[in-house]
This record gives sequence, C-alpha cells and structure tokens, in this order.
Amino acid sequence: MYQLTGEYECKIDAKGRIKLPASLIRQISTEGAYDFTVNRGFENHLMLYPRDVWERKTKELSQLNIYIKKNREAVRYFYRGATKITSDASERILIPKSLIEYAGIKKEIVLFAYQEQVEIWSRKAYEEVIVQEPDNFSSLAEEVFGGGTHGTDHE
Amino acid sequence: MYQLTGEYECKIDAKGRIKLPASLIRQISTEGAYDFTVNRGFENHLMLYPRDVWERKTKELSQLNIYIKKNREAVRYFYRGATKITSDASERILIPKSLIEYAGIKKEIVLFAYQEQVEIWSRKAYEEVIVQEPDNFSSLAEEVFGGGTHGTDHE
DNA sequence: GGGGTAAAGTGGGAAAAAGTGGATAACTAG
DNA sequence: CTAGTTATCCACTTTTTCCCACTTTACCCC
Repeated sequence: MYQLTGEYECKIDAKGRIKLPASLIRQISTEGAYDFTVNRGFENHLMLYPRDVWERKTKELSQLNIYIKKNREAVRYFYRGATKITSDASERILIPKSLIEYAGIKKEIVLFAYQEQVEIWSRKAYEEVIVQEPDNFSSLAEEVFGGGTHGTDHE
Repeated sequence: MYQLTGEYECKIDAKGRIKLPASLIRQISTEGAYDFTVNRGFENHLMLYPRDVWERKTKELSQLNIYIKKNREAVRYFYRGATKITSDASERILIPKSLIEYAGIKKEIVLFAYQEQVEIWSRKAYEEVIVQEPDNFSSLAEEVFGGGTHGTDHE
C-alpha cells in the first residue's frame, strides 16, 4: 500500500521519454528495475501505476461478471490504452505516442502523485485543474475531515 | 494533537529555504529530524503540516472512492502540490519552486501557526488579508462563534 | 546596564546526485 | 531488405544536498 505524494514539473523529450524524479522513484521501491503500467485517465491525462498496484486493480476487475454488458464496458473503459513499461538505466520511461497525444502533451508535463498512482498531465491542462475549486468542495471536505463535529446538518 | 500558535516574520533565501523559528520547532517535537508535508492552501498561500498530521488527514481521504468524479476532484484539490520535505541540519526546509510561485513569495514571508498546521504567506499577501479583516470580522465572529449556543439575543 | 556566552539565523561553496541529450545498436513489421 | 521504432549506453550539464563558517540576536550573570 503506497501513499505517494509529490508534484513534479518534468519534461518529455523528443523520443517520448520521461525521467522519473529520483524522489518519486524512492517512494516506489528500492530495487533496480521499475515496472509500470500506463493507461488513459478519466480526464485528459494519463495514469501511471506501479506494477503491483496495477496487478491488484486488474485482479479486482477480474471479479466482475463480464457477461453483463455494463461490466464489460466498464472493464474495457478502464483498460483503454493500458501498456506495460519498464524504465531504462537512467530511470526514464517511454510513453506510447497514442497516449501522449491523448493527454495533449507537448514538452512540459506535470507528474502528480497521490495515493497509489501517478497522474501525468500536460503542464497547461494541469494548471487549469489546479486553479479550479471543485463544486461542493467545502461540504465534501466537511464530510471527510469534519467528522460531524461541526453540527451543521449536511445530508 | 497539536495546538500550535504563533505568527512569525521570516525570510526565504535565494535557494528557497526557510529557517523554522526555534520557538515553532519546539512546539512540534523535541527530536532531531523534522518531517513535513507542504501543499497549496485554499487561498494563495501554502500549508505546512507535521508528518503525523498529514498522515492522519490523508488517511481519511484514502477512504474516498476515486472512481466517483466528485471525490476524485476533491482528492486532487486537496493534494495539489503536496510535497514531503525534511529539515536540514540548521532546521531549514526547502520549499519547491512551483509552490513559492503559487504563493507569490518573494523574500519576506509570514508563518502563521494555529491548530495543527502552519500557513505560509508572502508578507504582502498576509498583510492584505489581515488588514481586510476588521470590516466584517465582528459579524463573521458572531456568525461563526455565536452559533446559537448562547441563544440568539446578541445582535 | 553591559559584557560575555550561547543560541538562532544566514549565506555560500563544493561534492554528489539528478537530469538531459544524443549516438549507436538491436529489433520489428511491412 | 529497409524504414521506423525501441533499447542501451555514454557524456555532459544542471540541480540538489550537505556541510561549514560567519553574523546577529537573545539571555544570563555580574
């Protein structure tokens, strides 16, 4: 179980390689090789999962009954673009072109790590997301952090 | 559970380091190394959390199901910019460039500690916020603190 | 109150680590 | 077989980290 954190401004080079910041790498494992799976995120960004996290997620998905159409569609939606990648000797990962395009990535990117995964955003798209306060954030924050102590009834 | 207090005028040096005032440090722990997480605050300032406080907060967040869009957005909003930092031998912490920029920090800053966290403001922004307050402070205070516990007969 | 001492705060340099770009070799698909 | 893509390696640049030393402030004792 990871609790990744960090926001990293990075570049992607002409070949589509991203150097994973050392401090991010250190959070994931101490061993030599770094295996990941990258897929499309729900917004216009990519998701990067450490190998073991990906395996757990797909295992959970495999519990679903895919003879139900809705499940089948959801599973497909989740997998879309999923690609296994391994870092090279300089701890860089190569992102498939089709995914780079999906996320609208040019050169400047942001790696945004939280919980068990890393989101990969184009710098521009990320800035837009960051600035925008989600609807109902305060009531949700109250639910999560406030734990009912502040009496205001929020059903 | 902390009850931090204090308003400290500090400087940030050319490398982005802040010396934590000794009297603030003493409130947090007596041991050698100081781990924190810093992230973007809701206004244009930064939030600094002692390690254990951050862990508690994120633990609550990790209960949320991020396949629900609303939750995902909230989690992102809370985590944005979150970076783990450790103090150096002189009890200084290094603030990431992107966060310094976000808070509009130049050189003069204010550390404002209350409850379990420390807000980091640029001096200028802090003064603006503070100066602005008296206008509606009394009505705000009434609304927030008056909260019905002593009846409503104090308008 | 003043001098001395200790603690707090500041600044900067150098070694080490991280990040970057590119060359070349290997591989794959058409 | 060839063209395009991917893997491996190497070398250079930049940044970060760690350490040391100096200045300033606070505090205590005479």
